Amino acid sequence: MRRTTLADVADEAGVSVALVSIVMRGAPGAGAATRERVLEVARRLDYRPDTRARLLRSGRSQLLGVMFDVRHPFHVDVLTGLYDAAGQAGYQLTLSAVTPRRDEQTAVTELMQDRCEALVLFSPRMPSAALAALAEQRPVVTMMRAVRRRDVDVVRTDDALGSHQAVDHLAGLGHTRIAHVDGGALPGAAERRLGYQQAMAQHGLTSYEKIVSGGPGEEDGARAAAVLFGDPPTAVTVFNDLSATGLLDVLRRHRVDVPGDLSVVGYDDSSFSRLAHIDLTTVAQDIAAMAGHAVARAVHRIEDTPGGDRETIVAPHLVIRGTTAAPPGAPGSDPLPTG
Amino acid sequence: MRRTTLADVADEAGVSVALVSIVMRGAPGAGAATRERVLEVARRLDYRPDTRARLLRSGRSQLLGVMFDVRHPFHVDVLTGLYDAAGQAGYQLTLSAVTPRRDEQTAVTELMQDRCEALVLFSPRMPSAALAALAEQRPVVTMMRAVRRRDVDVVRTDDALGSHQAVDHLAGLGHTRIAHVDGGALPGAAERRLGYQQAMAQHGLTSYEKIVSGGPGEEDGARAAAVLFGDPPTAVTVFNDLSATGLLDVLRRHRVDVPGDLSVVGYDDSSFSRLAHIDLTTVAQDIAAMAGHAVARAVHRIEDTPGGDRETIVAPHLVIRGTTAAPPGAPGSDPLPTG
DNA sequence: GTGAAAGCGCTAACAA
DNA sequence: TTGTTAGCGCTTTCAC
Repeated sequence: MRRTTLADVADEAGVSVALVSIVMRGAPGAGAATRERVLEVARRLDYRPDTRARLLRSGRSQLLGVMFDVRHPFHVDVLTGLYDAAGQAGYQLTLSAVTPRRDEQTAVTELMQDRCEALVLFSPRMPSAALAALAEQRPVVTMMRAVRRRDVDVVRTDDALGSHQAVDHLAGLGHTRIAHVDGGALPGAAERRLGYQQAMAQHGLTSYEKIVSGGPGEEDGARAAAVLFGDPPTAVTVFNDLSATGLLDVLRRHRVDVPGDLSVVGYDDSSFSRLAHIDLTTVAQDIAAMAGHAVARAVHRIEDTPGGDRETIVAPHLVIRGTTAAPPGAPGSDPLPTG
Repeated sequence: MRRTTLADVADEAGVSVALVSIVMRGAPGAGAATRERVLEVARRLDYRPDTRARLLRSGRSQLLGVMFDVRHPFHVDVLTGLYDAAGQAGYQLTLSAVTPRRDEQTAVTELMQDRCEALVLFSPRMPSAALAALAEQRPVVTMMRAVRRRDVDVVRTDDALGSHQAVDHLAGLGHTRIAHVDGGALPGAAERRLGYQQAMAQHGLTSYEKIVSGGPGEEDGARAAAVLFGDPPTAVTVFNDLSATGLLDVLRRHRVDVPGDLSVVGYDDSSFSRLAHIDLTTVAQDIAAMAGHAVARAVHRIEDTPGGDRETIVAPHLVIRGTTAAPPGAPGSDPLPTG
């Protein structure tokens, strides 16, 4: 029980394979009547073109290779947007995952073997020299990772702006004692820290500026909470949502009312931050826009169109949920005394 | 700047393409010296075999097509296990995602076009007739979904056993008033409900048996919590983790102490259930085992080996965290009075 | 508008 | 052990 091939359709329709090929691709050069008849036969025979054979001959694959990390929920969200954008641009995606036992090298090699026309890498951790080496072979677009290489395109969020928005929100609520739990040397951490500092300055709050060292995990947030207890602020912006939940947990265990006594803002709008139980105010990245830009840049390079910016920086926006409110004692802001 | 091909390597090494092919595949039929020389040249020229051309000719792709849903964190976890298992079996994976705007039909069609040798589908929602139709074209293994079709292989968790374990744990702690918030008509819900009933019977608790209708989301758990308030049990087993957190949230808002007043067990061991903030006792599926069996079954069908079970049912295990404890008033089990 | 022929990079018979 | 030949399913000249 062989598969249906172009030749089968050609035989059945009584035309040449070349003609069927033309029709199937929607290429010009076939009579309307023939076209219809071929299409009908193809449908009846349930013919599916063999992508591989097609691209073997044409040299093109119309394939965008995507490397993502299964451990990062955010990556999976971006995948959704990327499928949309790629579809609209007429490209297919081939996915290659990074897992605890499958490194970036392996993932990228597979993509190369699949003859993708461009690589879209989600926050790659490999050195930028490695990225540049890849870029010599194929167009490379990195997402959520800044790279200073002429040949590597970048699509990322304006993390400084995100932190800035968080502080603006808090300051607007009346907070002045706003601390920041940072992400150390992690990608994006420096920017988020900077955005915090800039916003504090802009609100004339430089004198309070307080940065506690944190990290990407719950433990980091929990540790930071302990440090904050020494001289509690009324609000904290945290490097990411996971760290923020770690902090929240310690807070609630110590019966610190959130947001009554302390407001908390996370970063990433991770799916769990939406849980009623966590209900975290957080900074959301504009996934659809990022995906759109990434595909646009990849196609841009593939088709060798001149112009356009190598780096695209997308603005995030704040998602206000239940962990932020006016500071304690603010006029008209007290919740009913809990008792 | 063309890619390096077999012919290039052959020229450079002064042998025929066929021989290079043999060497590259590690197939028998080449002298040790030649082999070494060819390998050396290939390495120097950075030769990468073209997978597509290879399989176009050989008719085999050594490819397992995987359909997963980006919205389901559990699916992503299983992916990790599947990569491991496939690698060991000498197969590659091609991934095709289901997203809010990309349905199962699209995902599967792409897999078919990629000429995968078998399809591994993560909890497909399509009717079993559709599954059977697919199975006529390629071996199909469904995971986390029971299907009664001779041609469709199934790898799933023993959900009845999972529920049973949850009840055993609770009963062992001294609970007698144990309720179950179910998943309605969702896949797996009937089994989990049954496991609860069987376990209750086994512990002589049939008289208390109490099933509240729920669902897969947080809202469902929250709604169920309201119902439970009428005649509170001392413990609840919930259809899944998400629903359990919805329930937990309502409980804590109403100052019901968990696990002091009420113990809660979820199902799935979702990544968020691990968060210190949620710290949910839950039933975990054995991902590595499931992945291993899925690949084994797929390969089994591909290579047309006779024997083996069409359906593989894997035992889950309970992960005990912070939402379960002895019932209120149980000897020696009271926490310090919270005051 | 349509068909014949060549060949993409590779593997599989077979011959040498 | 090695090379020759044919051809996987398709696209692409280039004739007709």
